[in-house]
Amino acid sequence: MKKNALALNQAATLRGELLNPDCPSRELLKRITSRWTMLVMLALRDNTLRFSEIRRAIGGVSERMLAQTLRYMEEDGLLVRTAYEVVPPHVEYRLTTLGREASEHVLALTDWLENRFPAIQQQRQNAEPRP
Amino acid sequence: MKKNALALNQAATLRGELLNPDCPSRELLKRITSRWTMLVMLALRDNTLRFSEIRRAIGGVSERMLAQTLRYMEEDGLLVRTAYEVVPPHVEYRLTTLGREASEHVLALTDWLENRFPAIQQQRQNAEPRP
DNA sequence: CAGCATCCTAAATGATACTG
DNA sequence: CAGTATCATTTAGGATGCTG
Repeated sequence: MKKNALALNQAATLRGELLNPDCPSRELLKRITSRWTMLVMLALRDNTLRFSEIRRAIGGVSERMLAQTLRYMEEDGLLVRTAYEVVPPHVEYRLTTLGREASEHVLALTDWLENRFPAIQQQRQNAEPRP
Repeated sequence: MKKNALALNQAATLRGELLNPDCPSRELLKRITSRWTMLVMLALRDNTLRFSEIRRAIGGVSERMLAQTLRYMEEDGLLVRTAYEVVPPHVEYRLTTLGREASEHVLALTDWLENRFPAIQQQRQNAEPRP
């Protein structure tokens, strides 16, 4: 076994099996970092919101995608859905502890991104096409 | 303006414009949290690697997607590509400071995910279908 | 209001063959 | 080795109409 391969294997062990294509955690990573899931986390971080409120908060999300996203997040235990048996229906969503933990990390990433955004934009300008 | 809307607007201001569909930072978020970009960050976090080494490190990535991912990351200033003019070609990739910063956040998220993975798995088992 | 079902388009990704 | 080009497939996403 070569030196590099050893180093890589150790790293893979330390950080679990995300670099292994067969590990189910990779699928979960996709779900948690999917476009709408991250934005729902941001919207729900400080609030309990209803379906239509979330939809308004997140510009551009369709009913279909929002409903699907919320269902997945509920399945994964990231949020709880509370339906009041009234007419018209009233349904609230709030993050669980698990969801709040995840949202902290997502928020850290998005905050960083918005801070560094100008730097990246400029980088893109300067980026010369590869020879 | 209603109370809830005000709260949402303040939050949106504080965290920039990610909840606004027209904000270019949303596009960048998609790029940074795309499946292969995150895994490349993990693979390159402690190493400078060649194209084929990255490909081996990340199970399941096709040449096409890896090449595209690396090009985007270079464009965004997340990594630098160093090509040695030899035959056969020798090209190395390493994270920039910007890329390393991003990788810290990604790593925090993936570490959390792998820690909590069992909890989420169990949650999924218990999850009863909605009435 | 809070969805679900259906149909359809667009984007992401994969497989394969080829090249400097 | 480090890619690119092309084609095929899968998946995400949107539009619309309908319902408890």
